[in-house]
Amino acid sequence: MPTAARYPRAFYRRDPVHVARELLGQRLVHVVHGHRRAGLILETEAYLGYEDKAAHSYNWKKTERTKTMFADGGTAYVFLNYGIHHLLNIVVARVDQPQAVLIRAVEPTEGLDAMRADRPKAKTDRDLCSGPGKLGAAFGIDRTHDGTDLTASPTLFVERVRARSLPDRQIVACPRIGVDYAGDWAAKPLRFLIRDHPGVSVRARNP
DNA sequence: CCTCTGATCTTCT
DNA sequence: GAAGATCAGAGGG
Repeated sequence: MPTAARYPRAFYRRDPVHVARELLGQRLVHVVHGHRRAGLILETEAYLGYEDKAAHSYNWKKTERTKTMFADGGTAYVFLNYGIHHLLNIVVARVDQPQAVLIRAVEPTEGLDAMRADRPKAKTDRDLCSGPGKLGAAFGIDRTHDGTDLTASPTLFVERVRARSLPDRQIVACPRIGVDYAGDWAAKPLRFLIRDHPGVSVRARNP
């Protein structure tokens, strides 16, 4: 049985595009009440720090909400969106370089019963985690997880299930979702998904 | 398939 | 007081 290693700090201390691509196909894990919920990451977005108009940290904006963006690579940044949804990011790069990767969709593989209980409106198992707000609920993630060190936490982390990133031909890069306000940054190909995989976020029109 | 809209609430201006 | 890195449901084609 293969050992799925957790990523070390060095993996996260890199640029967000690199990390966002390499996270595809790896496994997100949250242990809730001693029970694993897990799934393969299908869709990510890179947020590029103080220059990126779509990023919370644009223009070095550092507030009570966004301060976690300035933490070290490997830290979870969880925020409440639209008053309803908890979105999970992984901070990358170094302290005070506010860059992050948003996890947008996961194919659930473990803890399906618990996910169904926390996502009562999901009509199918594919819908459990096919969007950033959905997977936050399915995984039982909320703002108490903001600031969690994914390289050390016993309950929230990413497991490496393949040694390398997927080959380029299996990765689609396209514009990010819901950032039309970001001007020229809205069109940049900073959203990454596994080609032809059905479980990605519905809201996005997938190329 | 598509577009529109209400829900819900923290944060910052 | 307004604005969200969203979702689900309703209605129309």
